[in-house]
Amino acid sequence: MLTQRQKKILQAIVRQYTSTGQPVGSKHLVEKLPFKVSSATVRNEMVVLEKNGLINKQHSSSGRVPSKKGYRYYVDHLLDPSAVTDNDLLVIQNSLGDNYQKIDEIVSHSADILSNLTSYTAFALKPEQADVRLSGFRLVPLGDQKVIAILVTDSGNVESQSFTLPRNVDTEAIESVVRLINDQLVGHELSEVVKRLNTDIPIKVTHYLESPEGFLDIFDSVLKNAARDRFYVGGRLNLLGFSDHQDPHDLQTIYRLLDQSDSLSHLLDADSKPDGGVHVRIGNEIADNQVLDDYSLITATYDVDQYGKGIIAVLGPTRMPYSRTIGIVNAFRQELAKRLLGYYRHFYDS
Amino acid sequence: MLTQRQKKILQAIVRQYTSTGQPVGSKHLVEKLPFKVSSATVRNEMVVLEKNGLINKQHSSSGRVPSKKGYRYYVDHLLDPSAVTDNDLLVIQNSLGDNYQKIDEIVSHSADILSNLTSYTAFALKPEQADVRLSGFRLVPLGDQKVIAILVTDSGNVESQSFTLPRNVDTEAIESVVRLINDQLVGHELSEVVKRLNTDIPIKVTHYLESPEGFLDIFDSVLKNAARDRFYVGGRLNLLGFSDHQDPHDLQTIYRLLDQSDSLSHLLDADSKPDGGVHVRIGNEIADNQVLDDYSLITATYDVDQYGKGIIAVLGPTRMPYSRTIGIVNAFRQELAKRLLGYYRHFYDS
DNA sequence: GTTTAGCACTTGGACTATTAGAGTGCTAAA
DNA sequence: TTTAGCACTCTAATAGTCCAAGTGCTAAAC
Repeated sequence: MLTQRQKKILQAIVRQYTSTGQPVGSKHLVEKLPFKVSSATVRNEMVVLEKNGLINKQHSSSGRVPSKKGYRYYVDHLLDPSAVTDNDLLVIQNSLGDNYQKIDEIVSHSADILSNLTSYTAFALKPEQADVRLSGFRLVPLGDQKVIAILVTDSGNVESQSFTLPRNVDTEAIESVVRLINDQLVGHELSEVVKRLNTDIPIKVTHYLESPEGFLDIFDSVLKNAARDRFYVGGRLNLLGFSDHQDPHDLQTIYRLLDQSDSLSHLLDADSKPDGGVHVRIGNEIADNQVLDDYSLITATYDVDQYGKGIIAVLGPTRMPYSRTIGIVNAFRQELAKRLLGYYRHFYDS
Repeated sequence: MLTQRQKKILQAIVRQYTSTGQPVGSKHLVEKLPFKVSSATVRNEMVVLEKNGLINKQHSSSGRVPSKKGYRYYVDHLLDPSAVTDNDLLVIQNSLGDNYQKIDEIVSHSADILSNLTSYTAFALKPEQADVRLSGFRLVPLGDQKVIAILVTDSGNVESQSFTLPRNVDTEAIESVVRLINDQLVGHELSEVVKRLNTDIPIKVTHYLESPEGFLDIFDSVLKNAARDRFYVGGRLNLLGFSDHQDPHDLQTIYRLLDQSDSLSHLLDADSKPDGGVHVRIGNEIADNQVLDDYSLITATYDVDQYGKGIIAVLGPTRMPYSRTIGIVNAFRQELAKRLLGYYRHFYDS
């Protein structure tokens, strides 16, 4: 257990280090402390903090740097709760416009705003209902053997894809198959639909089409698109600015990670804990992956009532101003929930 | 004018430097030359080359490095035309699969293959007819006030976007407007359509809708998507590996460039000269832009007969093995043209 | 018992020499 | 025209010096 004074000192070390990036020494630290002690006293206390593994030295006579554990302690116990400035708050409230056509636009814009505010990389995932169901599938012929396949879910998601029919297909047969799909699959959860697409559906389709593979492939691909969590990433390039390290190989690995939406959603889902607050994962807490050791991930869920919960997140350097970043994410989460609730009501319940 | 020997020496300098990245000195160079001379002779010749601005010294007693002009001379006169290896050729012929559903898939895959082969960043733009015309516009209602707008061009491009209608709109009025658009605009070039969308069309639409802006915005946005050159970029991340420089700010600038498809198409269009061969732009020849000074851009058009011409390109470091890269791009260009011709015939003329 | 002043000790960074190696340019001979 | 030889230049690496910043410890002060 730390004394009050030790806490203050740890707090000051983290603040100082996250703002300057330089290891902090006892002499300079005394000026930043809210009480008056000598540098020698600070040194004594720092020995205790170091014994507890909260701070490190880079070498025997350098200033101290917070360890991962130190950051964690800071985040858990020493944050400044009033960190979000009036200015940040204003930006958050004003930068979300008010004439979006689709939920996805708002969510995607959110990722951009969040990355601009923090100058880190930001993510946004739109609210997700637990059981999304298929509510319709259509094929609209466009002439020239082109058709567009349209799939609608009851969450309002629309997914479409155009393709060209092979020569000599029987258009009536195709229509029958579309009718079959609607009869058999509408109203079922997407996961269920995917399952049946591999079991009984192909058999039934052979009544109408000799080789159903091509057709079902198309349905399947549109379906997969509709079912996929759609992550929006803002400020990808900001990762380049963290200047430290910058091992190009690691960077490539991280960027590859960002492009695999499945592995990304794994990362963010991990702690969407029930209380819905803001969560911070530091260094290796983010993933087993080595390459993220010097990064921290701040995630938050936002709750849009019956329309489900979404996730926003910010990925920045371990050495980040946590109070501010967390404050921003938290404020943004609330604002986004409010806005989205309005849009959902507007789109669905008017 | 250079003597034969000077050419060989320049060629050897470029080859050596592009493969090792180290300035090349006279002593080492004699071993690489196809004739036997002393290092002193080479030094004398190098003075001539330097006078001609083809090679540089980094400082008064360092080896020589090709200048931009030297690379240019090399590319124009000293390439090894038989550079593409059997292995590369095999990869090119085999990596393009043969069950694509859409032209865009092939083109996008091409960018990936090309970037893998060269380990640089690659671009692919699909064939473009000179005058793409609007061939149809539809609104398909999906229930729940959702509609999907579908736009088809005579080049077979299909663009769709779903959105939610505001409350209380007159669906018949909307249908009238769609009919109006089809009557008035189908068969015209897209550029013409865009123009008229800002002149006489809005006036006509007000006959049916009181405030046409919202609706026309949607049509406009789908139209813009359809009209846009769609670049595919492969191996974005490979830019990170060029190790030199690596100024994060420049990198950000370049990546931002890659994301603006309009500025990118400017870059590539610039020299799609009629003869359709492979073109090399070195350093500041690529653009006025400073940041691309250390890069070379290799572009090539590929010709799919009446279906138009497309572009492929590779962006790598100025210090690249030109013979191989050019050979690959050239071979790929021919293969892609052949494949695409097959697909176009299959899709449109069967 | 805390706190502090004082001091010896450690370390990295900045600066300076020094040296070895690679390369050039020039000259004079082949 | 080519080449051997040599003086000269510059970089990169290494080692030495010095300084500033920081620590740990001890003994005195509070």
